[in-house]
Amino acid sequence: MMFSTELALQECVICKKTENLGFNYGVLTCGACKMFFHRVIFTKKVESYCKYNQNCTSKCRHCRFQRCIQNGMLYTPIENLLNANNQDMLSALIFNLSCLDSNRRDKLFSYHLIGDPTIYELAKAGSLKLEERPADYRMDVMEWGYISGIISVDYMYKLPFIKSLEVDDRAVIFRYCYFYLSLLSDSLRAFNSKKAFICFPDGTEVVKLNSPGVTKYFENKIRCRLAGRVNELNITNEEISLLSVILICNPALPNLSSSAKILLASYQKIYTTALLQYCLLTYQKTGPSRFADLLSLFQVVIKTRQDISHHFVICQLNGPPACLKKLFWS
Amino acid sequence: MMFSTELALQECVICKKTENLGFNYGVLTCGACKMFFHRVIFTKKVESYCKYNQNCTSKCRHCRFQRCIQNGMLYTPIENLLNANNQDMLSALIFNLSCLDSNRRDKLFSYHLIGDPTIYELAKAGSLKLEERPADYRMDVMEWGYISGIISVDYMYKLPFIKSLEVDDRAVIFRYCYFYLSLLSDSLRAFNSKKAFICFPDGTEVVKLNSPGVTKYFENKIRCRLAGRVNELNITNEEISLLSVILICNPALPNLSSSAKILLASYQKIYTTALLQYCLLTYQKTGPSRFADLLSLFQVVIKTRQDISHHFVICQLNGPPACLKKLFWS
DNA sequence: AAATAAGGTCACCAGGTCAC
DNA sequence: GTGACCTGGTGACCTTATTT
Repeated sequence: MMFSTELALQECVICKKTENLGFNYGVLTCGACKMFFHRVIFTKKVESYCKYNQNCTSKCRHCRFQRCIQNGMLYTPIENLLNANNQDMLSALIFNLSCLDSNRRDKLFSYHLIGDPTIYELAKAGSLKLEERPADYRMDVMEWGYISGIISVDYMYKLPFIKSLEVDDRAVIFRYCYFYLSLLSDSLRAFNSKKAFICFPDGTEVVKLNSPGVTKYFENKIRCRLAGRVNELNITNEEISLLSVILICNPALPNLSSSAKILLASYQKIYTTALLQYCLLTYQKTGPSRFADLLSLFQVVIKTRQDISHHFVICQLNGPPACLKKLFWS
Repeated sequence: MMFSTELALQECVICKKTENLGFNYGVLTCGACKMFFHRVIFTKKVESYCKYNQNCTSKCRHCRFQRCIQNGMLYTPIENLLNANNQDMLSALIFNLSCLDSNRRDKLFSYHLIGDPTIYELAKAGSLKLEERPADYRMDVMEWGYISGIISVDYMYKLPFIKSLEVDDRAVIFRYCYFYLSLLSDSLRAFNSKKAFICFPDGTEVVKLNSPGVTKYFENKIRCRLAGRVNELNITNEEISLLSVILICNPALPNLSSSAKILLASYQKIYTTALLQYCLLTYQKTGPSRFADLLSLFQVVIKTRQDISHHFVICQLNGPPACLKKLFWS
C-alpha cells in the first residue's frame, strides 16, 4: 500500500532483484520468487538442510525457502477448504504453517532480542531483529519466559495480515496472544519429547519449584495440566500450527478497531475451516469431536496462564522481588 | 538476449548445425555439442593435440573441444562445492578454467589485435577478433604490454556472465582487471620457468631497465616482488586460474550498476568457495591459511601495477615520449 | 478501465539414460 | 564415445478474479 508508489525503488526481499516486483503471498518479491514459493508449498519438494553449509549461494533451494518463511511469505487459501477438490490447498497451507513453526523452534534455541521493549514498542517496530545468543548466555526461568514471548511475537509478525494492521490493534493482539502461543508451543514440545509436564528446551521449569507460599499440588497443576491434555489427545504438529493461528485471529479481543475485527474474523473463518477439514480428513467420523477437543485446549491454555501469573504474584509477595521484563506488564 | 527471438536463424557455434539449439554453458550450441562439452569436462578425456594437424575434420575431439573453449563455454557449479560429494563438480570447474588459461597462453605467443581500441570500444564490441601475428612481428615492452592486456580482455570475454553484462559495467571491469590478470599470468609463467622475476615470453622485461630517474632497486622490486611471492607459495596453475576469475568477480568496483553488483557477488561466492575447497582438499589442515595467502596475492599484484605505472611516468618525464596505446589510458 | 495478486503454461537449460 | 530423448526445476509471460 505505502509501497505501491515507490515500487521502483524497492527490491525483492528474497533475491534482491528489482524487476517484476509485486506483493506476493504478503511479501514484496519478484515473480520468480513468487513462483518458487508457490511450487515449494504445493509440491513440498525442498531439502530439509542447506547443502552449502553457511556458505550459501542464492541457488540453494533450502535457504531460498527459509528466506521466504523468514520474511513472512504465507499462503492463504481463498476457496472453500471444505470442498474435497481443494485438498492440496489445505496441505499447502499446513505445510506453510509447519515451516513457520520449525522456524520458531530453531530460534527458541539460539536467538534473542536485546533490550527490554514494551508491547507497544514491539507492535510499532513492524518486525523484530533477533540476534544469535552468545554461547555463554545464561538462561533461567525469567530469561526463557522473555525469549519465548519475544519469539511468539516474531512468529505473529510472520503473518502478513498482522503486519497490515494498525499499531494499536497489533499491540492488543500481541498482549493477548504471546503467552498463549508460547504455552501451545511448550505443550507440543512436551508431547514430542514424551514428557508429562511442560518445561523449556533445556529442562528449566516454567515456574520456580518449591516456592514458599504455594503448594506442590498447585505447582504440579501448572506443569502438567496442559501437557497431560495434549498427551491424551496425541496432538499433531499440524494441529498445534493451526490452533496457534486460530488463537491469533480472535476478533473478540477488547479494544480492537472495527476494521481489525472484520479482518481477523475473515482469517479466523479460513483457519478454523482448515482445522475442521484437517480433522475430517484425518479422523473421519470422529473428526467433529476431535475438532471440538482441539478448540477446548484454549481453555486449558488460558487456565495455565492464569495459574502461572498467580504463582508469580505469590512468589513476589513471599520472596525477594524479581526484575520483570516490560513484555510481561506493559 | 538478442538471440532468443532469432534462435531459428542461428546455428551451433561449434558444429554449425541448426537443429536442437539452445544456450548451453553460456554459448549457443546444439544438444550434441552440449553433451560433448559436459562429458569432456567431467571426464577430462580429450587428446591434448590434434591428430589431423591443420587438416582437421569435425570428428576430431581435440579441435571440437578447443572450439568449445574458444567460444566461451563455461561450466558453473551451482550445488555446494564444500560438500564432499560434489568433488567432481570442483574438478570439472577447475579443468574448465585451466583450459581457458591454456587458450590464453597459446594466444599470447602468436596472436594480436590490430588497431588501437579504447576500453569502451572493447567492451562494446561483444567479443574480440584476434589474428595471428605475422612472423616478422617486432615485439617490445609496449607491444607486449598491449598484447597481454588485449588477451586478458579476450579471456574475460570467455566468461559468459561477463558477456551478459551491460556495456558500461563491462567497461568498468575490463579497465580494472586487464592489467592485474596479465600480471597474474606473468607470475605463473615466471614460476613455471623457475625465474625469480616476471618477464614476457621471449624474455623482454616488463619495464625498460636502466631507465633514467629510477633506481635499480625500484626496478628490481617491480620485477621480483610478485614472482618472489609466487615462488615462495609454490603456486599451482589451478590456483592462478581461480584467482583470476575471483579477481574479475569484484562487486565492489566503483560505478557498477546494482544488477551487475548482485551478479558479480553471486559468482564471486561460487569461485571463492571453489578456491577454498581446492585448498582444503589439497593442503588439508593448512588449507585455510593457504587460502588466505592466495587472496593476499591480490595486494602484491596491485602494488606491482602501481609501481609499473609509476615507473612509466618517470620514464616519460626523463626520456623521449613513448606512444601509448589507448588501452592504457582510455 | 486500471491495478493488483493469484494461478497456469511453456520454452528453457542442466543433467541422466540408453540404444547405437 | 555419441546424441536423441527424457526429467526436474525455473521464470517470463499470460489469464483470471477481485478491488478501486
